Amino acid sequence: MPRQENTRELFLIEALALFAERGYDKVTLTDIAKKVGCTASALYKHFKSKEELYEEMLKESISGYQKSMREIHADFANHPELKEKFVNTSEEDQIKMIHNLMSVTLHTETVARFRKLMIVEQFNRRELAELYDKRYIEYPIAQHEALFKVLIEAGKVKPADPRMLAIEYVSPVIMLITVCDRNPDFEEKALEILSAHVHQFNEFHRT
Amino acid sequence: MPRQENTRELFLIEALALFAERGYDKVTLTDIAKKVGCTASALYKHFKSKEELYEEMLKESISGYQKSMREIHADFANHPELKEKFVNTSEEDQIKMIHNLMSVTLHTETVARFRKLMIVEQFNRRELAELYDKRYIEYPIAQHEALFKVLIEAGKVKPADPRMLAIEYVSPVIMLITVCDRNPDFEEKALEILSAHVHQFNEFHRT
DNA sequence: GTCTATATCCAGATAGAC
DNA sequence: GTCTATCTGGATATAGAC
Repeated sequence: MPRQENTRELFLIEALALFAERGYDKVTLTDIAKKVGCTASALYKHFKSKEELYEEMLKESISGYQKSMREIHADFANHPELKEKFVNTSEEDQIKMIHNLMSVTLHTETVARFRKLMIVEQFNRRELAELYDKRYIEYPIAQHEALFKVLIEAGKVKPADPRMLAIEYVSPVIMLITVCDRNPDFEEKALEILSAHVHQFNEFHRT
Repeated sequence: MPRQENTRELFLIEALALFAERGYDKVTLTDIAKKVGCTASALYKHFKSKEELYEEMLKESISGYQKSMREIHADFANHPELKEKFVNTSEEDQIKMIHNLMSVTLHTETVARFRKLMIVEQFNRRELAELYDKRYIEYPIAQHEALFKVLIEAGKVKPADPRMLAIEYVSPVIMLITVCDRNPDFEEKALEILSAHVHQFNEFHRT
């Protein structure tokens, strides 16, 4: 391979892809180097060891995630008119939003890869277990809790604990994401279930 | 170690414990042998290879699971009076049952170990992904679907699709099991959430 | 910064005594 | 059936030329 500058970045990208697919131990430096288009020796000009490559890749993925979260968060904080929008959301809009969430979550390559890595490595690295919970449990629940609070105040949803509503609304989504990770063929069925879920939820909770 | 007969069994038990804790590749034959109380060489009198030990351990765990499932299933099929019992279950009973389910699921050592193994290895072995879904998604949903069907027929629960009710009732439980696997300290909080969930669910769905 | 060649290490697996 | 000693292969890591 000709001398170039972004080899380090390429190593990080291919390392994530391969570690997520097979797990840390089943990936050799030669595997990664081949994808990058050079030999394993070249790696040592950029990283002290395989372990360091892994750590750096994690750092990169984590900070990339946090950056995207800050952006989303700022979006909501700076645009209070979004509240208005949610209050008047129709059932079809709700379903569209959930289907879109599923699609992005399952099919955005870097997102899906890093999620699989977190799942596979969650018992080896506490930080990954914590991050998974923040991203895929706490954050969506907190978002929907705020949403239900607004909807109850606006008289659109029957009075109830907004946090519990959020948990009950969101947990089928979270569960079905894990099912689709295991079995991508289930996605279509999962979307049907979620449509029915939104419908039934509205049936019992909308005013 | 003195010559003995159950070494093979011991290897299977310790292999499950260690593979579940660290993953296949991070466990050496010497690690397992040490737990068993002999040397790695002894293993080769019982198994052709590390891979075969792993396969045999999986077989054992899977068939053990299927046996226990058949027993539970037979219990329900042979005792139709259980239906009656469920129809008259109080909210406190419901909560007790879910708390008990959580406790057994999280604290029965072999169950918890094998679940962690399935999670960590789900992307390497399709059979484990399928088994996980059967055991922790499909089975509990199907059980509760049957239950809600009875409850609706008995006029205890407002008319609704029993399968969707089952999914909405069960998915917070399933989600919280995964959270507690990642972070055992969360268990107390999870039980509180599930109590509130049962209460709110009854509020909106009981007649 | 990348290569080839090579050193080092360690885990899986085998041989043969007991 | 278990041990000690040993072989073997493969993966990480280094040395040194370009």
